[in-house]
Amino acid sequence: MGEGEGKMDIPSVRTRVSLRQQMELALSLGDGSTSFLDKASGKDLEFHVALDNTGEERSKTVITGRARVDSDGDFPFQLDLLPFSPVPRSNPQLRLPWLVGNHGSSESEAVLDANRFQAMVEEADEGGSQSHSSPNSEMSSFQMELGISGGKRDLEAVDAERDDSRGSDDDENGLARKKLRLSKEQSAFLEESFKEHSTLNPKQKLLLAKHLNLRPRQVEVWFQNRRARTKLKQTEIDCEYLKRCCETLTEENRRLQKELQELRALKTSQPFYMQLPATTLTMCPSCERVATASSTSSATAVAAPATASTASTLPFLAKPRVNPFHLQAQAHKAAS
DNA sequence: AGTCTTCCCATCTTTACTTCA
DNA sequence: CTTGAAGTAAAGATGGGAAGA
Repeated sequence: MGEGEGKMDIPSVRTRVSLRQQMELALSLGDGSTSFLDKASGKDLEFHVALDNTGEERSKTVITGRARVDSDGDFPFQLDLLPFSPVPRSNPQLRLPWLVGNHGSSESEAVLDANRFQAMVEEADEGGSQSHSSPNSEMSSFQMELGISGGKRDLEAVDAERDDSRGSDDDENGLARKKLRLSKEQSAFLEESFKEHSTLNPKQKLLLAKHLNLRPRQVEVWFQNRRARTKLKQTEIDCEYLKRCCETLTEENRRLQKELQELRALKTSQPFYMQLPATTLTMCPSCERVATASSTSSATAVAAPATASTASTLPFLAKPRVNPFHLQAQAHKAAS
Protein backbone atom coordinates (compact mmCIF):
# COMPACT_ATOMS: atom_id res chain seq x y z
CA MET A 1 0.00 0.00 0.00
CA GLY A 2 1.07 3.44 -0.83
CA GLU A 3 3.56 1.69 -3.01
CA GLY A 4 3.75 4.43 -5.57
CA GLU A 5 4.66 7.08 -3.04
CA GLY A 6 6.68 5.22 -0.50
CA LYS A 7 8.30 8.28 1.00
CA MET A 8 5.20 10.38 1.28
CA ASP A 9 3.93 11.00 4.74
CA ILE A 10 0.34 9.93 4.47
CA PRO A 11 -1.39 10.95 7.64
CA SER A 12 -4.40 8.77 7.62
CA VAL A 13 -6.25 6.71 5.13
CA ARG A 14 -8.75 4.47 6.71
CA THR A 15 -10.48 1.82 4.83
CA ARG A 16 -13.25 -0.04 6.41
CA VAL A 17 -14.77 -3.19 5.04
CA SER A 18 -17.80 -4.62 6.73
CA LEU A 19 -18.91 -8.12 5.98
CA ARG A 20 -21.78 -10.01 7.41
CA GLN A 21 -19.39 -12.09 9.39
CA GLN A 22 -18.38 -9.03 11.31
CA MET A 23 -15.26 -8.84 9.29
CA GLU A 24 -13.59 -5.59 9.83
CA LEU A 25 -10.53 -4.23 8.32
CA ALA A 26 -8.96 -0.94 9.06
CA LEU A 27 -5.91 0.45 7.49
CA SER A 28 -4.07 3.32 8.89
CA LEU A 29 -1.44 5.07 6.90
CA GLY A 30 0.41 7.69 8.82
CA ASP A 31 -0.28 9.63 11.96
CA GLY A 32 -3.31 11.63 10.98
CA SER A 33 -1.79 14.92 12.01
CA THR A 34 -1.82 16.63 8.66
CA SER A 35 -4.22 16.73 5.83
CA PHE A 36 -3.82 13.69 3.73
CA LEU A 37 -5.33 15.38 0.74
CA ASP A 38 -2.95 18.29 1.03
CA LYS A 39 0.02 16.04 1.08
CA ALA A 40 -1.31 13.83 -1.64
CA SER A 41 -2.17 16.67 -3.95
CA GLY A 42 -1.04 16.00 -7.46
CA LYS A 43 0.25 12.57 -6.66
CA ASP A 44 -0.87 9.14 -7.57
CA LEU A 45 -1.84 6.89 -4.70
CA GLU A 46 -2.33 3.21 -4.72
CA PHE A 47 -3.19 0.66 -2.12
CA HIS A 48 -4.29 -2.93 -1.93
CA VAL A 49 -6.72 -4.59 0.37
CA ALA A 50 -7.21 -8.31 0.52
CA LEU A 51 -10.68 -9.37 1.50
CA ASP A 52 -11.27 -12.75 2.90
CA ASN A 53 -14.44 -13.59 4.70
CA THR A 54 -14.05 -17.31 4.62
CA GLY A 55 -10.48 -17.91 5.53
CA GLU A 56 -9.98 -19.75 2.29
CA GLU A 57 -7.21 -18.60 0.09
CA ARG A 58 -9.22 -19.23 -3.02
CA SER A 59 -11.98 -16.90 -1.97
CA LYS A 60 -9.78 -13.93 -1.38
CA THR A 61 -10.31 -10.84 -3.39
CA VAL A 62 -7.91 -8.00 -3.73
CA ILE A 63 -9.10 -4.49 -4.06
CA THR A 64 -6.63 -2.14 -5.55
CA GLY A 65 -7.35 1.48 -4.90
CA ARG A 66 -5.93 4.10 -7.13
CA ALA A 67 -6.40 7.80 -6.86
CA ARG A 68 -4.92 11.02 -7.96
CA VAL A 69 -5.64 14.00 -5.83
CA ASP A 70 -6.12 17.17 -7.81
CA SER A 71 -4.78 20.43 -6.58
CA ASP A 72 -8.32 21.63 -5.99
CA GLY A 73 -8.96 18.81 -3.63
CA ASP A 74 -10.98 16.64 -5.96
CA PHE A 75 -10.29 13.03 -5.37
CA PRO A 76 -11.12 10.83 -8.32
CA PHE A 77 -11.19 7.42 -6.84
CA GLN A 78 -11.01 4.19 -8.71
CA LEU A 79 -10.89 0.66 -7.51
CA ASP A 80 -9.63 -2.32 -9.38
CA LEU A 81 -10.92 -5.64 -8.25
CA LEU A 82 -8.64 -8.62 -8.42
CA PRO A 83 -9.72 -12.07 -7.41
CA PHE A 84 -6.85 -13.59 -5.54
CA SER A 85 -6.94 -16.86 -7.34
CA PRO A 86 -7.58 -18.11 -9.80
CA VAL A 87 -7.51 -15.01 -11.93
CA PRO A 88 -9.39 -15.55 -15.14
CA ARG A 89 -7.09 -14.96 -18.04
CA SER A 90 -9.82 -13.34 -20.00
CA ASN A 91 -10.49 -10.86 -17.28
CA PRO A 92 -7.45 -10.46 -15.16
CA GLN A 93 -8.44 -7.09 -13.82
CA LEU A 94 -11.93 -5.92 -13.24
CA ARG A 95 -12.84 -2.33 -12.82
CA LEU A 96 -15.72 -1.01 -10.83
CA PRO A 97 -17.14 1.46 -13.29
CA TRP A 98 -19.82 2.77 -10.95
CA LEU A 99 -17.08 4.20 -8.81
CA VAL A 100 -15.34 6.04 -11.56
CA GLY A 101 -16.59 9.55 -11.42
CA ASN A 102 -18.03 9.11 -7.99
CA HIS A 103 -15.76 11.66 -6.56
CA GLY A 104 -17.77 14.78 -6.19
CA SER A 105 -17.85 14.34 -2.49
CA SER A 106 -16.04 16.91 -0.51
CA GLU A 107 -15.00 14.26 1.92
CA SER A 108 -13.81 11.98 -0.82
CA GLU A 109 -16.06 9.23 0.29
CA ALA A 110 -16.52 6.40 -2.09
CA VAL A 111 -19.14 3.84 -1.34
CA LEU A 112 -19.00 0.53 -3.04
CA ASP A 113 -22.27 -0.97 -3.96
CA ALA A 114 -22.28 -4.34 -2.34
CA ASN A 115 -24.43 -6.13 -4.82
CA ARG A 116 -22.65 -4.98 -7.87
CA PHE A 117 -19.44 -5.71 -6.15
CA GLN A 118 -20.64 -9.22 -5.66
CA ALA A 119 -21.73 -9.48 -9.24
CA MET A 120 -18.29 -8.49 -10.31
CA VAL A 121 -16.73 -10.94 -7.95
CA GLU A 122 -18.90 -13.66 -9.37
CA GLU A 123 -18.03 -12.61 -12.85
CA ALA A 124 -14.38 -12.78 -12.00
CA ASP A 125 -14.95 -16.14 -10.44
CA GLU A 126 -16.78 -17.59 -13.39
CA GLY A 127 -15.45 -20.92 -14.47
CA GLY A 128 -13.54 -21.18 -11.30
CA SER A 129 -14.89 -21.51 -7.83
CA GLN A 130 -18.63 -21.63 -7.42
CA SER A 131 -18.37 -21.42 -3.71
CA HIS A 132 -20.35 -18.20 -3.56
CA SER A 133 -22.99 -18.99 -6.06
CA SER A 134 -25.53 -19.98 -3.50
CA PRO A 135 -28.16 -17.32 -3.02
CA ASN A 136 -27.80 -17.68 0.69
CA SER A 137 -24.09 -17.72 0.77
CA GLU A 138 -22.24 -15.19 2.76
CA MET A 139 -21.16 -13.42 -0.36
CA SER A 140 -24.72 -12.88 -1.36
CA SER A 141 -25.12 -10.62 1.56
CA PHE A 142 -21.73 -9.11 1.21
CA GLN A 143 -21.69 -5.62 2.41
CA MET A 144 -18.83 -3.34 1.87
CA GLU A 145 -18.26 0.24 2.55
CA LEU A 146 -15.09 1.96 1.88
CA GLY A 147 -14.34 5.42 3.00
CA ILE A 148 -11.37 7.63 2.69
CA SER A 149 -11.67 10.57 4.92
CA GLY A 150 -8.19 11.90 5.36
CA GLY A 151 -8.32 11.23 9.04
CA LYS A 152 -11.26 13.51 9.68
CA ARG A 153 -13.67 10.79 10.57
CA ASP A 154 -13.24 7.83 12.75
CA LEU A 155 -14.65 4.42 12.33
CA GLU A 156 -17.41 5.06 14.80
CA ALA A 157 -18.61 7.93 12.72
CA VAL A 158 -18.57 5.76 9.67
CA ASP A 159 -20.47 3.16 11.61
CA ALA A 160 -23.08 5.63 12.64
CA GLU A 161 -23.61 6.74 9.10
CA ARG A 162 -23.66 3.37 7.54
CA ASP A 163 -26.89 2.32 6.00
CA ASP A 164 -28.23 -1.08 6.60
CA SER A 165 -28.06 -3.66 3.89
CA ARG A 166 -31.18 -2.33 2.16
CA GLY A 167 -30.20 1.23 2.74
CA SER A 168 -30.09 3.93 0.20
CA ASP A 169 -27.24 5.00 -1.97
CA ASP A 170 -27.73 8.48 -0.79
CA ASP A 171 -24.95 10.83 -1.07
CA GLU A 172 -23.87 11.24 2.47
CA ASN A 173 -22.89 14.82 1.99
CA GLY A 174 -26.39 16.15 1.96
CA LEU A 175 -26.93 16.10 -1.76
CA ALA A 176 -30.38 14.96 -2.70
CA ARG A 177 -30.64 11.42 -3.85
CA LYS A 178 -30.87 11.31 -7.58
CA LYS A 179 -33.58 8.89 -8.41
CA LEU A 180 -32.74 6.59 -11.20
CA ARG A 181 -35.04 6.60 -14.16
CA LEU A 182 -34.89 3.35 -16.03
CA SER A 183 -34.35 3.60 -19.72
CA LYS A 184 -37.00 2.37 -22.12
CA GLU A 185 -34.86 -0.59 -22.96
CA GLN A 186 -34.41 -1.51 -19.34
CA SER A 187 -38.09 -1.13 -18.62
CA ALA A 188 -39.05 -3.16 -21.65
CA PHE A 189 -36.70 -5.93 -20.67
CA LEU A 190 -38.02 -5.96 -17.14
CA GLU A 191 -41.57 -6.03 -18.46
CA GLU A 192 -40.75 -9.00 -20.62
CA SER A 193 -39.23 -10.77 -17.68
CA PHE A 194 -42.24 -9.95 -15.57
CA LYS A 195 -44.51 -11.49 -18.16
CA GLU A 196 -42.54 -14.69 -17.89
CA HIS A 197 -42.44 -14.78 -14.12
CA SER A 198 -43.75 -12.21 -11.72
CA THR A 199 -41.31 -13.26 -9.03
CA LEU A 200 -37.61 -13.78 -9.24
CA ASN A 201 -35.32 -16.25 -7.65
CA PRO A 202 -31.95 -14.90 -6.57
CA LYS A 203 -30.19 -16.23 -9.62
CA GLN A 204 -32.67 -14.66 -12.01
CA LYS A 205 -32.39 -11.44 -10.11
CA LEU A 206 -28.64 -11.39 -10.43
CA LEU A 207 -28.77 -12.24 -14.09
CA LEU A 208 -31.26 -9.51 -14.77
CA ALA A 209 -29.28 -7.00 -12.80
CA LYS A 210 -26.15 -7.93 -14.62
CA HIS A 211 -27.81 -7.76 -17.98
CA LEU A 212 -29.42 -4.41 -17.31
CA ASN A 213 -26.47 -2.96 -15.49
CA LEU A 214 -28.60 -2.39 -12.42
CA ARG A 215 -28.18 -3.36 -8.83
CA PRO A 216 -29.99 -6.54 -7.84
CA ARG A 217 -31.83 -4.54 -5.24
CA GLN A 218 -33.16 -2.28 -7.97
CA VAL A 219 -34.40 -5.24 -9.92
CA GLU A 220 -35.97 -6.64 -6.79
CA VAL A 221 -37.67 -3.34 -6.01
CA TRP A 222 -38.87 -3.01 -9.56
CA PHE A 223 -40.52 -6.41 -9.39
CA GLN A 224 -42.04 -5.62 -6.02
CA ASN A 225 -43.48 -2.39 -7.28
CA ARG A 226 -44.62 -4.06 -10.46
CA ARG A 227 -46.45 -6.76 -8.52
CA ALA A 228 -48.00 -4.19 -6.24
CA ARG A 229 -49.22 -2.10 -9.15
CA THR A 230 -50.49 -5.10 -11.03
CA LYS A 231 -52.42 -6.10 -7.96
CA LEU A 232 -53.75 -2.60 -7.54
CA LYS A 233 -54.91 -2.55 -11.13
CA GLN A 234 -56.59 -5.90 -10.72
CA THR A 235 -58.27 -4.68 -7.56
CA GLU A 236 -59.59 -1.69 -9.45
CA ILE A 237 -60.93 -3.95 -12.17
CA ASP A 238 -62.56 -6.22 -9.60
CA CYS A 239 -64.02 -3.25 -7.83
CA GLU A 240 -65.48 -1.93 -11.04
CA TYR A 241 -66.94 -5.33 -11.81
CA LEU A 242 -68.52 -5.63 -8.38
CA LYS A 243 -69.90 -2.14 -8.72
CA ARG A 244 -71.59 -3.12 -11.95
CA CYS A 245 -72.90 -6.28 -10.29
CA CYS A 246 -74.30 -4.23 -7.47
CA GLU A 247 -76.01 -1.86 -9.87
CA THR A 248 -77.48 -4.77 -11.80
CA LEU A 249 -78.76 -6.40 -8.65
CA THR A 250 -80.26 -3.17 -7.43
CA GLU A 251 -82.01 -2.75 -10.73
CA GLU A 252 -83.29 -6.31 -10.65
CA ASN A 253 -84.46 -5.90 -7.10
CA ARG A 254 -86.32 -2.74 -8.02
CA ARG A 255 -87.96 -4.47 -10.96
CA LEU A 256 -88.96 -7.47 -8.90
CA GLN A 257 -90.43 -5.29 -6.19
CA LYS A 258 -92.49 -3.55 -8.80
CA GLU A 259 -93.58 -6.86 -10.24
CA LEU A 260 -94.52 -8.06 -6.81
CA GLN A 261 -96.66 -5.01 -6.23
CA GLU A 262 -98.43 -5.60 -9.52
CA LEU A 263 -99.08 -9.20 -8.63
CA ARG A 264 -100.43 -8.26 -5.25
CA ALA A 265 -102.69 -5.73 -6.88
CA LEU A 266 -103.82 -8.36 -9.34
CA LYS A 267 -104.51 -10.76 -6.50
CA THR A 268 -106.71 -8.18 -4.78
CA SER A 269 -108.69 -7.28 -7.87
CA GLN A 270 -109.09 -10.87 -9.04
CA PRO A 271 -110.03 -13.10 -6.10
CA PHE A 272 -109.98 -16.22 -8.30
CA TYR A 273 -106.38 -15.54 -9.26
CA MET A 274 -105.08 -18.36 -7.08
CA GLN A 275 -107.34 -20.84 -8.82
CA LEU A 276 -105.47 -20.42 -12.06
CA PRO A 277 -103.76 -23.58 -13.21
CA ALA A 278 -100.61 -24.06 -11.18
CA THR A 279 -98.63 -24.77 -14.30
CA THR A 280 -99.28 -21.24 -15.48
CA LEU A 281 -98.20 -19.17 -12.55
CA THR A 282 -96.94 -20.08 -9.15
CA MET A 283 -95.71 -18.06 -6.25
CA CYS A 284 -93.75 -19.20 -3.28
CA PRO A 285 -95.78 -18.24 -0.23
CA SER A 286 -92.75 -17.66 1.90
CA CYS A 287 -90.60 -15.53 -0.31
CA GLU A 288 -93.34 -14.54 -2.72
CA ARG A 289 -91.19 -15.22 -5.74
CA VAL A 290 -92.91 -16.08 -8.95
CA ALA A 291 -92.08 -19.18 -10.91
CA THR A 292 -93.70 -20.74 -13.91
CA ALA A 293 -93.79 -23.98 -15.77
CA SER A 294 -95.43 -22.45 -18.77
CA SER A 295 -93.88 -20.03 -21.20
CA THR A 296 -97.23 -18.45 -21.94
CA SER A 297 -97.49 -16.73 -18.62
CA SER A 298 -97.25 -12.97 -18.67
CA ALA A 299 -95.20 -13.07 -15.50
CA THR A 300 -92.75 -15.41 -17.12
CA ALA A 301 -92.43 -13.14 -20.08
CA VAL A 302 -91.33 -10.38 -17.82
CA ALA A 303 -89.22 -12.28 -15.37
CA ALA A 304 -87.39 -14.87 -17.39
CA PRO A 305 -85.40 -12.70 -19.79
CA ALA A 306 -84.31 -10.40 -17.02
CA THR A 307 -83.08 -13.30 -14.93
CA ALA A 308 -81.20 -14.70 -17.85
CA SER A 309 -79.50 -11.42 -18.58
CA THR A 310 -78.61 -11.02 -14.95
CA ALA A 311 -77.11 -14.45 -14.88
CA SER A 312 -75.01 -13.65 -17.88
CA THR A 313 -73.40 -10.72 -16.14
CA LEU A 314 -73.41 -12.34 -12.75
CA PRO A 315 -72.09 -15.85 -13.10
CA PHE A 316 -72.68 -16.62 -9.47
CA LEU A 317 -76.39 -16.04 -10.07
CA ALA A 318 -76.57 -18.45 -12.96
CA LYS A 319 -77.95 -21.21 -10.81
CA PRO A 320 -81.66 -20.81 -10.08
CA ARG A 321 -82.12 -19.56 -6.60
CA VAL A 322 -85.50 -21.26 -6.28
CA ASN A 323 -86.81 -24.48 -7.64
CA PRO A 324 -89.95 -23.78 -9.67
CA PHE A 325 -91.29 -27.24 -8.96
CA HIS A 326 -90.76 -26.73 -5.31
CA LEU A 327 -92.62 -23.46 -5.57
CA GLN A 328 -95.34 -25.08 -7.58
CA ALA A 329 -95.88 -27.70 -4.94
CA GLN A 330 -95.90 -25.10 -2.24
CA ALA A 331 -98.32 -22.96 -4.16
CA HIS A 332 -100.64 -25.92 -4.53
CA LYS A 333 -100.44 -26.61 -0.85
CA ALA A 334 -101.11 -22.99 0.00
CA ALA A 335 -104.05 -22.84 -2.37
CA SER A 336 -105.69 -25.92 -0.94
C1' DA B 1 -34.85 -19.12 19.99
C1' DG B 2 -32.32 -16.27 17.06
C1' DT B 3 -30.88 -14.95 12.44
C1' DC B 4 -31.37 -14.14 7.71
C1' DT B 5 -33.79 -13.51 3.44
C1' DT B 6 -37.67 -12.45 0.80
C1' DC B 7 -42.05 -10.79 0.23
C1' DC B 8 -45.90 -7.63 0.86
C1' DC B 9 -47.57 -3.35 2.11
C1' DA B 10 -47.85 1.48 3.13
C1' DT B 11 -45.69 5.41 2.35
C1' DC B 12 -42.42 8.78 0.81
C1' DT B 13 -39.87 11.05 -2.85
C1' DT B 14 -38.66 12.32 -7.35
C1' DT B 15 -39.64 13.03 -12.05
C1' DA B 16 -42.25 14.05 -16.04
C1' DC B 17 -46.15 15.91 -17.73
C1' DT B 18 -50.34 18.92 -17.91
C1' DT B 19 -53.03 22.87 -16.88
C1' DC B 20 -53.74 27.52 -16.35
C1' DA B 21 -53.13 32.30 -15.29
C1' DC C 1 -46.88 32.50 -27.93
C1' DT C 2 -44.07 31.97 -23.84
C1' DT C 3 -43.33 31.17 -19.07
C1' DG C 4 -43.52 29.68 -14.50
C1' DA C 5 -46.21 27.97 -10.63
C1' DA C 6 -49.37 24.44 -9.17
C1' DG C 7 -51.36 20.05 -9.59
C1' DT C 8 -51.06 15.21 -10.68
C1' DA C 9 -49.80 10.55 -12.10
C1' DA C 10 -46.24 7.30 -12.52
C1' DA C 11 -42.49 5.11 -10.84
C1' DG C 12 -38.31 4.39 -7.92
C1' DA C 13 -37.09 3.85 -3.21
C1' DT C 14 -37.53 2.99 1.84
C1' DG C 15 -38.84 0.85 6.17
C1' DG C 16 -41.61 -2.27 8.95
C1' DG C 17 -43.73 -6.58 9.73
C1' DA C 18 -44.71 -11.47 8.53
C1' DA C 19 -43.36 -15.91 6.99
C1' DG C 20 -40.30 -19.47 5.95
C1' DA C 21 -35.72 -21.66 5.96
